[in-house]
Amino acid sequence: MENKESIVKCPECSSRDLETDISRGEIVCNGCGLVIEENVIDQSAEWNMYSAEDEKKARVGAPVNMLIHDKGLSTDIDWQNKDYSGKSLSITNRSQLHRMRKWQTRARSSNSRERNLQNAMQEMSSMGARLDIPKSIQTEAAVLYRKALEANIIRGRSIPGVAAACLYIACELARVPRPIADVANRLRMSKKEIGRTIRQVKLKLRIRTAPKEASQFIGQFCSKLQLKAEVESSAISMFDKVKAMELDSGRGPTGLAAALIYIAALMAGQRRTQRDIADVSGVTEVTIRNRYKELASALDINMEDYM
DNA sequence: AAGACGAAAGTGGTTGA
DNA sequence: TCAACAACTTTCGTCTT
Repeated sequence: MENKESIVKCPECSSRDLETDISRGEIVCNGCGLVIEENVIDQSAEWNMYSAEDEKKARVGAPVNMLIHDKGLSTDIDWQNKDYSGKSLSITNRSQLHRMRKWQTRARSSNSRERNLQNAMQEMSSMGARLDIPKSIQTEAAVLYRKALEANIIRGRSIPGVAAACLYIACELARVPRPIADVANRLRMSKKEIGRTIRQVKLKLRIRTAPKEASQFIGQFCSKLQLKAEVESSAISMFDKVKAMELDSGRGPTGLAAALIYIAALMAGQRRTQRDIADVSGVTEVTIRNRYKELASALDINMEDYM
């Protein structure tokens, strides 16, 4: 870390007796107990997991909760001038504590960046809940947000916008992509805005994601539509054929998944309306129609046989 | 009445000169 | 940089179940 050399003595009491506590990720002054530097994690092992070749690199340092703005590493100092047994403290101890508190608040949210993070982390966990995104992916999204903040991407954009984009990208990276339209709907944001922010964040952070395939959406759509596993597997096997015939090229994966499900559900006698499928897949009924007509004729399926 | 249909015009992103 | 382009959306009147 850059201040490994710069910090040689305690800024508060000038003691040179500093101790690095790796397990907690802190540098602590043995003279006055001041936490000088939090989040001391070996950055020489810094990895970038957003490029494919770095995916396997190990993580170093204490477990860190990225959803808390200070990563959960800070310690709290009580505001009362009492010690742990409830006795009042001496004058000298009091002024010492006062200094510690002052430093603590400074270290915790001394600048706008910290305040931004605090805000964003709160926003993200509520969004994550609304989108039913698992905690592990939320955590990755939080890592992305930090990077976005450090890369000055937030300036000129809204915190919720970037937070939503990070959640979306984290899902993509975890190979469980969500339709943008669905994310936008649930967060009451415009598709246009979210899409634009996602593109910009990816560009600036140099994140490249593999092109999405319809098969990645079939499972989630089927379960939202309460369709049996049988329908899901038949949709998947139809997708394999479609892919082999290259009928998927240039087509939006969500629309394709939606159409395949429409067909598969119909054939299994579990009909769903185009409207219902459109709702969960984030495409319009028109697209489902265009797609399923096209697919049915290519796959030699007579839809009328199942109506 | 609900669902499906398809024409026509509009939108935003990609591509290629 | 800009226009052409393909995919998809919006809107809406009509047909089918």
